Amino acid sequence: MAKAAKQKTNGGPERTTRIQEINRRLILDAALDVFSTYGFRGTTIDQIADKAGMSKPNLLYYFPRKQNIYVTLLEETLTEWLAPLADIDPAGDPIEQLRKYITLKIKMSESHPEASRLFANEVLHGAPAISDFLAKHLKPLVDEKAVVIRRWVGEGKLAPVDPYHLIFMIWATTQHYADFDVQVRAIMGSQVGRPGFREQTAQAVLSIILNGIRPRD
Amino acid sequence: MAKAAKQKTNGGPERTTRIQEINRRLILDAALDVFSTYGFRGTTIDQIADKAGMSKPNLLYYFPRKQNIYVTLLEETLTEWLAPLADIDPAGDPIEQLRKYITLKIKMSESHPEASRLFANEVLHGAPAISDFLAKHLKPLVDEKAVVIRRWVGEGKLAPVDPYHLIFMIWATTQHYADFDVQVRAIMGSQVGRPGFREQTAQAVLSIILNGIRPRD
DNA sequence: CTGCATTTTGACCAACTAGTCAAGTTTTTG
DNA sequence: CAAAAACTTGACTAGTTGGTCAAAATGCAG
Repeated sequence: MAKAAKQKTNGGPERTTRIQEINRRLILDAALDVFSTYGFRGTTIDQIADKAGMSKPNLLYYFPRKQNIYVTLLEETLTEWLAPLADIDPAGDPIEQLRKYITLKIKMSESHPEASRLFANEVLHGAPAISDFLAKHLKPLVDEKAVVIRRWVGEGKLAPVDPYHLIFMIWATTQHYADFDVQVRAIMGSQVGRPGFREQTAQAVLSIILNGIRPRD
Repeated sequence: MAKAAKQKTNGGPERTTRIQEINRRLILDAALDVFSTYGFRGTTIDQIADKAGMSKPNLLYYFPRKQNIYVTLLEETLTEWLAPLADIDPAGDPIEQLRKYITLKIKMSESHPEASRLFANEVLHGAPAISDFLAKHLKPLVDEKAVVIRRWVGEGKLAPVDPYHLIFMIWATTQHYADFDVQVRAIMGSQVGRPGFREQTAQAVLSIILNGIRPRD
């Protein structure tokens, strides 16, 4: 145990240099593409390295294990993914807040489908890498918003609806267009690519859900 | 080219015997479990063979390629999965027909979550093994039912809603409980296991969707 | 420019896994 | 019951892939 400070204990560098920043980003971007398409087991380090434009050992210099890339990617993605839910304003108009939330999620689903698929794949396979994250970050946030929704229902501003199932329905519906993109395309064909398709989707989803939870008299 | 009839051209037997029926079933059941948990690449033939209680070469005697098991399983599953949609009666009451459809899909999602996950995983990864099936069987069926729904809307029996997006929403929502089971459990905890949970889910989903598409005056 | 730290890579290895094969065992059939 | 057909498996192979290593190339501080 000599000259502790500078000694690297494993493959990862300690202080971040300019090159490190660039290369880590390069790797993560490439990895998102590949992991989201082929899943964790289906992805080879060579594929990622190729796509990132570097040799495999060089990639392993930045992320000593394949797992490391994967987990880093998932946590980065999830944090960003959760933000819109946190932004639901308890003091705002219920229908308006939920409209905003749903609209945002559909936009994210269209602009970052790979992130959605990466996450879907992980959960589908039992979330081995992120069950902690779900328990520590996702659950509390959802619980918090469930209280808000329940209050809205109590105040008669929403039809009586279970907040958890409402949230699941919003997630399911919005992410469906990213996760099941191939199926959507198989059925709707060229329409999917057309400009305005996202707006049409948003319109349809919003119409059903918002009418479904609007208070009835 | 001699004694054509009895000659086997590859590993697969030609006429089905009693033993074949038993063992194919054994293999497919085991494979569904494993594939739905680990995906195609993540599954090894040994795993399936172990679970099916036979040696790997023996398994390969019935399904000469890993792919064969996978595709057989997917097509078997999909056919069964599509039946309820085909059963929607154009002459029936719209709300009643859709209630029946949604209820059935939620039931299937609960009783065969592995099948749902197997399919979700395949589509998520671009449906390489079943894009033909989607084009040849799924699309025509959906198109057919879309016409029916559109007529219902025209007759004022449903609120104006795009039939395709309605169908996607139903799929997304009902399958969510199978595909994202881990996430649902992470958030709702022990409630998920409790008796009556499926009824509660069905109630919530039906309430939102059906009210969302009920004609408004 | 000099010397040290960081970065990069070709060559390699060990583990794993889809699929083969030949030799055996069991079942069916005439 | 004998022979053929169907079934079963241990041992093996070839290809793939996660990860190592030592040496070379590059960047950088003084």
